[in-house]
Formats: sequence, C-alpha cells, structure tokens
Amino acid sequence: MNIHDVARAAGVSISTVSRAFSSPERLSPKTLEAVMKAAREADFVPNRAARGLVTGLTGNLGVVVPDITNPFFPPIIKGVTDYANAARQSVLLATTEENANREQHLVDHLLRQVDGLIVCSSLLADEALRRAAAKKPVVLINRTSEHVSSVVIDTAGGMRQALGHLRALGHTSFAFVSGPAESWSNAERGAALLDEAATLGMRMRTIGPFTAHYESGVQAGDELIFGSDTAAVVFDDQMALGVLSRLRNRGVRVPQDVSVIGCDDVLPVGLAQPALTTVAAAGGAAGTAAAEILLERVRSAQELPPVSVVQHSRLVIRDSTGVRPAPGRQASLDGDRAPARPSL
Amino acid sequence: MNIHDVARAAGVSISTVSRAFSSPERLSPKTLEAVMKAAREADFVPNRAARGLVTGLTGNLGVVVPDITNPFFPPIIKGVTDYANAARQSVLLATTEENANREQHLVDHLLRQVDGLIVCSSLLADEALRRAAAKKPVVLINRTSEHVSSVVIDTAGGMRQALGHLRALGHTSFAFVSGPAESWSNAERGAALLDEAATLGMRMRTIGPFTAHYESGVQAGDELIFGSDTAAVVFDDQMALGVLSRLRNRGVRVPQDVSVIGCDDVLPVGLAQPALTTVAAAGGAAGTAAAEILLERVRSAQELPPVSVVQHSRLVIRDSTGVRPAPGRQASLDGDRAPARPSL
DNA sequence: AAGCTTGTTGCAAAGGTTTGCACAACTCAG
DNA sequence: CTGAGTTGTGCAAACCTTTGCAACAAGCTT
Repeated sequence: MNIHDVARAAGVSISTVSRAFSSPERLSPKTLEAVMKAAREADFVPNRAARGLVTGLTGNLGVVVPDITNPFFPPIIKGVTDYANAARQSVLLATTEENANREQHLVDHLLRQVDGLIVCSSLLADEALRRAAAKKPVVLINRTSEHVSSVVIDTAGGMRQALGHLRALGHTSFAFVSGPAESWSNAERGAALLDEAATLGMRMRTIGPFTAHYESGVQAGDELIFGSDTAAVVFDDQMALGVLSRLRNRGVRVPQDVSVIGCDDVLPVGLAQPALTTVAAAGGAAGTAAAEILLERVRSAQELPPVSVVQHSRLVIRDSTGVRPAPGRQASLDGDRAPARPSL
Repeated sequence: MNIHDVARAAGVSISTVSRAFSSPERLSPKTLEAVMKAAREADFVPNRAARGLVTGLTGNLGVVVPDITNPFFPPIIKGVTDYANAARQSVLLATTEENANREQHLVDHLLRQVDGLIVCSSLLADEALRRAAAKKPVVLINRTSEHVSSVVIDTAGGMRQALGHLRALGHTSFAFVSGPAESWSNAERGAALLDEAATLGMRMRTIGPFTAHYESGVQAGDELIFGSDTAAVVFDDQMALGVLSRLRNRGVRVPQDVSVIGCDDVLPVGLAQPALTTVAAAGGAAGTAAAEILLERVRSAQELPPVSVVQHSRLVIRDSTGVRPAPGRQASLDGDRAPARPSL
C-alpha cells in the first residue's frame, strides 16, 4: 500500500499524494479531499523510512539521561515526551548509567537516528558537546556549555535560599554533602553554597564526593555524625534520604540535633520521616522547555543561535530543618532515644 | 559519505560494502578488513533510513507505559533499554496517561516506526491487542491476552502470601483498597485475594476503585478508618503510602491499630515510616525478559508462537504489619497519640 | 487581446541501501 | 586434466518518498 496505489485510486499523480501529506495547503481543497479519501480507504500512511531517506529527517527526538531509575528524571522525560508527541515527534530514550564513555558513545550513536537531542546532566567535555551540536540540534538540561542551547534548573539559587533559611534558624556552620565530582550541577551547587556561606558568614565543610544514591547518603550520614555541624545541605534528595535514615538509626534526631536539606523535591521526599526540607526543581517544565527549544531548531531552516533558559527553583520548607541546637549535641547519641541499630 | 564512496576507496563494489556491514561472515577476511578500514577512514556508518527502506526494519523497539512518573515503571523501562541497547536496538518511549484511547492511538502510531512493541499494563481490549500483534511482534507486560506474548509479574501469588502473613498475625478480616477498575493487574490481585481469603476463612471488604496515586491512598485511608478492618491490602505502593500518611495524620497507628500491605516494592517504600510491608515485583527482570522475547520474534524469519512467562514476586515483610489488635481499636483515634492534624 | 500572475498539478531524478541472481575463481576428487 | 562443488564478488533492480522544474489553466492588468 504505497503512494502509487493511492495516486491511482484518486486519479492524480504521486506528487499530488505526497503533497497532500507534506504540504496540504498547496493543493486545491477539492483534490486534497479526494486524495485523503483514497488514502483513508486504502489505510495509507506515508512510509517513514522513504520519507526520511529524502528529507534526512527521522521524526524522532532523542533523550539521554543518566539513570531513569533516579526519580529526578522521569518528570523531565515526561515533559519532553508530552511536548514532542503533541508535535508528532517520537522520543528515543537512552541511559548513560552515569558513565561518560557510554554517554559519548550513546550521543554519537543516537545522533544519527534523531533530528535533535536532549541531554540531561551531561558528563561530556564542552568540546564533545560542541561537536555533537554541530551535527544536529542539541539541548542540554542542567548543564551549560558555550555554543549549545540549555535549560538549567537554577538549584544554585535555591541553595542560597536554603542557606538563608539555615542562617535564620541560627546555624553558623554546615556540611555540604557533595554529589559526583564530574557533575556540573554539583559544582554549581557547591559554588553557590560556598559563595553564599561567605556572604552570610557561615562555615562550610564539604563531605564527599559521593555517587548520587541512597546508599551514599547512608555513608555520608556517618561522616556527618563524626563532625560537629548542626546542619547539612545534601546534593540531592536521594542522598538526603539516606542521610536521614542513617541519622535516625544512629539516634541523631532531625531536626533537633541536625537540620538536613535536600535538593530536587522528588517523589517520596515529602513522605519521609521527617518530611524533608528541600530545593524544589520543576523537572517537567524544564523538559517541556527543552523540547520546545529543540523542536524550534529542528524545524528551522537556518541555524538558530543557542539559547539558555533557566527554570527557577524554590525552597520547600518541611520538617527536617529546625533551630540550631545548643552546643554539645553529641549527648543525644547516647540520649533518650537509643539507636535502632548498634553503631558501627 | 555513502556506500559508494567507501566502495571506491576500498576498490570493491557497493554490494561488498553493504555485506561488510550486514553479513560480514560472507566476505573473505581480506576484503572485509579492507572495507572496514576504508569505512573507518571515511567515518562511514550505514544510513538507517535507506536500510529501513529496503529491509522494512527500523532498529527500534517501542515501549508504552501508562505513566513514567509512577516509580513502578522506570525499572521495567531500564530492563528493556539495557537489553535492547546491548542488541543494538534503540528504544522509543511513549506514555498513555492511563487513557485507553490514547493508548490505542499510540500503539497504532508507534507500530509503524518500530520493529516490535512492549506494552505495559495495557488497557486495550483483547481484540485490539490481537490486531496489533498481527502487524508486528508485541509483548505485553502485566497483562495477558490470548495470541499475544506476555510476561506478567505474579503479584497475585505475592498477594496470597500477604494474606497468609496477615492470617498468621491473627487478622480475620481485611480491606482490599482497589486500584483502577480497568486495570488487569487490579483484577488479578482482587481475584487472588478473594480466593485466598475464602481458603483462609477471612472476610474481605473492597474499597474503591481508585486511580493509582498517592492522593487516592489518602482518600482510601479515610474510608479505611471508617470501617472496622484491622488490615488493608492496597493495590500498589503509591496508594499504600497515601494510606499510611492519612492514617498517621488521623492518629491511627500502623501496625498497632491497622496493618497495611502494599504492592510493587518501589523506591521509597522501605523508607516510609513505618517501612512498608509489600509484595516485591522484579520490574527490571520483567523488562529484560520482555525485551528478550520481543527481539527473538523480531529477528526470527517465521512467526513464533506467543509465549507467556511469569516473574514471581515475594512478600517483603517490614514494619507496617503486626498482630491483630484487640477488638475496639477505635479508642486509639482519641488515644494517647493525638492526630497531627485535626480530623476532617 | 496580449502579456503577466498566481495557483495547481505532473514529471522525473534523487536519496542510500539490500539482495537475488549470475559469474568467476578456486578447491578437490576421480 | 576434467567436472562438480564452494566461496567470494559484482550487477542491477527494488524499496517509497520528496521536490525542483516545467507545464498549464485561469484570472487580471493594461
């Protein structure tokens, strides 16, 4: 069932059928209707491969994320697919497993089968990104790079708010539980914290780097207990949840003994015990924005200049932050509420 | 940079270049090496569209899930993409938003751009699925349908275990908090529970149906409080988390007053307060299995008969289930631990 | 009335690969 | 040394669409 059959049935040339699907406005209403009727009856839909062969377009957008299992990413992906589908594009998904080599390979590979690519939290060097963007439109999420479009969720701003919040509660020092060393977001957050800490006259200690997992948070929890900070700002919610869990198991009370702040405001975080104070990032909106920027570039005849949009984030204050305890909180370790598990 | 250029550079015909990539074993080692060298130097990779045009294959597998934001699905998707990528296939992702019409449309649409399709928790009628499977290989996840391959996570079995667990704790009646009415899994679970309840001599009350969201769980929590059941088996973890939250806010203690069991063992569930007893489903394994079955069918020349595999599930006992309270638990509503928020 | 526009449609080339068939070269048994 | 079998390679058709260009009709201007 191809364009020829439809053309015959409708009594027109194949060009006309082709145009009925690709630029209907160039046909007279009468012929258009006739073609469409014939196509409907023959249950005809243009062949993607053939179309792609001549146009060079695939009708696909690619999305690469580090780990789809990390609840930070699904909302972004959803934002992208929703926008893409509304624009009759399909979405190709791939995961890097937080591995730069794999990401590089994936990007190279994917670029050949999509019209444009969205890359979340890229671990790639600027140069590699620039090269990729030279071939097909690319939009970065949570990463900037000169010459490449991006939408970043301004968690750095949220981090500053977080610090303001801690300061207002009387804290004068805190630990930053760092995420992956290669993570651009991590660098951003760390830098913002450091800067704001200076402004507010707070002392900052960095723990890590860690991979961004629950288990890393558990590990970080112990390092936290070992120190004397009254507050911790954690790279992301997953890790913060791990920290929370470890602190509870070691008998450290949150927020009475230590205040904890996460980042992302991702699914279970409001349900944690205590509910986690966190910097909320609007992943869905970021995904949609990225898809919009990308599609604009895919559709444009000329090369559009790269744009950078930032999605603001905001501090969501819940129950894991409280006023600074009086000095000497160590006591609580052996205090009224015994550890659920023995200390290591 | 096409096959002709490479052919010229290597001093062979285009057929030979083509074969170097599609059936290298049919070339003499010498020519193969020469061709590959030329290809490498020209940075040549076969054009997908052209290849697809003649083979009718796309190199893509489709995955459709109801809602990527539901943490039950990412592990499945991950299982699929990992397997697919290892087999040099790409994955097209689409979400139905739990809407049968949209799912139908998506399946029709997607079928034309993939070599095979994996459909999770399908809402479609058997007939529609059969029609789809007639066009391209289709594998269902968590849904069976005659004539279509499927892998189902046997949560029904887990549900039976759950009931055994409750019975052993002395419970004689329980509420089943039902998920979406159209959900096949929901029907399976409900039926298994009903059957097992009869076997164990337990009374079952059904609450719902609800959509499978946290908020629905909150709503269900109130219905639960209103009744006199000492235990609840909830359609899935998201809802169970909602139930837990509502119960806590209304001052009902879990597990002292009511035992709660979820299903799926999805991310935050072990971190809930109390940690949720749940039926663990191995989503990743199911995804991998589905991809394997699908790919086998895609690659096979003849039409393979449909297969059905079941992934077993198991009950993970955590802290949300306990011995049946003595009759008259209502007291606890006004008991020692006051509601965190006033009752409605 | 002739020349111009504007709008609609057709012709044919082009896009890059796969693959059935034919053919050549080579191996090996008899 | 011949003929059959095997292995490796090339030819050319086929896959289905898009699109630049040309042709033509109808309407308008002068």
